[in-house]
Amino acid sequence: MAFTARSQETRAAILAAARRRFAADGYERATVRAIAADAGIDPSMVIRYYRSKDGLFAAAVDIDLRLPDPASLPPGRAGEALVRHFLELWEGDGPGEVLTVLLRSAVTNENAAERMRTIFATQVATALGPDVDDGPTRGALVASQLLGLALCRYILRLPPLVALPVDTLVADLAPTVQRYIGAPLE
Amino acid sequence: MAFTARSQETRAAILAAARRRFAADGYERATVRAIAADAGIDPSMVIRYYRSKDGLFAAAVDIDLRLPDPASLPPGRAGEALVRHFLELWEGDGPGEVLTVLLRSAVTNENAAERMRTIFATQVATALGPDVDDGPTRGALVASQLLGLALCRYILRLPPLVALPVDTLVADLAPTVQRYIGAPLE
DNA sequence: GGTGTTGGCCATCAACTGTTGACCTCTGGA
DNA sequence: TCCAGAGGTCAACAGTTGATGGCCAACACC
Repeated sequence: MAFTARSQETRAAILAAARRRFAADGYERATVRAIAADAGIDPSMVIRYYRSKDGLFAAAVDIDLRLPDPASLPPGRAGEALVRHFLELWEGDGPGEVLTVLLRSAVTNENAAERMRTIFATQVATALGPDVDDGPTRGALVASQLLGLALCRYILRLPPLVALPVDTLVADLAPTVQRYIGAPLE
Repeated sequence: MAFTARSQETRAAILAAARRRFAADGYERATVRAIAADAGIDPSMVIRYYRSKDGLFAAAVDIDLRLPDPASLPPGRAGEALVRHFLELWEGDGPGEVLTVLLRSAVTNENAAERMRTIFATQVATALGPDVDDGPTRGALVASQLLGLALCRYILRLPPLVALPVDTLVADLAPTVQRYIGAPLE
C-alpha cells in the first residue's frame, strides 16, 4: 500500500490535522470525523490509512526530544542548556504540537502516560550522564520542573508565565534544574 | 428541593462516585451511567440532582487549598511549609481526589482550566503576601514547580518520584520554592 | 385514612461515536 | 483501447452517550 505521491500527500494531511485536533481537544474529544473534515477527506480514509483511531494517535505522537549531550556542555551550564532546549522545543511549531498532544493525553490515557514515562525516564535520565543510582531520581526531579513549566505555560496558560520571554524563564529556572542535576540531595 | 435526609444521602453518594470516576477516567470518559452505577442509583437521578453532567462536575471540583498564611511562618521557611502543605493535600484521601479531578480535567477542559487558573492565581499568588508587581510571577513560578510535582508523582506516576517519601521531597523542593518566593528574579 | 409531595425506576429519545463494505472514478501501463 | 488497481466517496452499521418524561412506591401531614 501507499505507493503514489498523492496518497502520501493525503496521508500527511491526515496526520497534520490529527496532531492539530489531538493537541487542541485531547484524545477523546478529537473525533475521527473532525480530523477527516480538517484534512478535507472522508472519515473512512483515516481508518484505511491508520487502521484505527488508536493507530492514528500512535503515529501522531512520535517524537525524539534530541536532548543535548551533557558531556558537550560547559559544566555548571547543563541546567541552563536543558531548560533552553526544552523551551525551544515547545515554542517550535512542529515539536510543540506533538508535545502538547503527548502531555494532554498522557493525563487521561494510560498508553500515552507510559510513553511519557519512558521518554522522560530514558531520554532525560540518561542525558544526565551515566553516573550512579540517584540518576533516575535527579531526572525525575528535572522532569517535574520542566513538565510543570510546560503545563502551566502551554496548557493551563497561567498569564504571568505566558507573559515571560524565553530568556527570562531560562534565567529563572536554570538554577533549579542545575541544582537537581548536580547538588547533593537529601 | 432536597429536604429529606435520604435524598441528601444519595446526593452525597453520587458526588463521591463522581469524584472517584472523574479522578480515575477524566471528564470525557467518566460517563453519567458509570457514576450512577457506582452510586447504586439510576442515571436519571444524577441529572435530576445536578441538572447536567457539567453541573455535577462543577460540584465535584470545589476545593479550598487552605494555604497557610505566610505571615504566620518563620521567614525563610515559607517554601518548605508550602511544599509540605501542598503534598499533604495530595496525599489526603478527600482533597487528593478532588485535586486529581481538577488537574486531570483542567488539561482538556477549558472550564476546569479557568478554575485552576483562578485558584492558583488568587490563592497562591496572594498567599505569598501583598508585596509588589512580581507577586503573580513568583506565584506562577511556584505553581509550575508544585503542579509539575503533582503531575509527575500522582498523574504520570514517574517511578522515582512515587518512591520518594514526602519528607525527602520536601527537602529537595523547598529550596526551589523558597527561591521563587524570595530571591531576586531576572 | 386519605392525599399530596418526594425519591426512585423504566423506557425512550436524538445525537454522535468508530468502523465497515459496497460502489464510483481516475490514472497509467500493455 | 482497454482495464486492473489505486484513491476516494457514500451510506449505513451497531453501540454508547447525555438527557427527558411518565410512572410507581413510600412517607409526612392534615
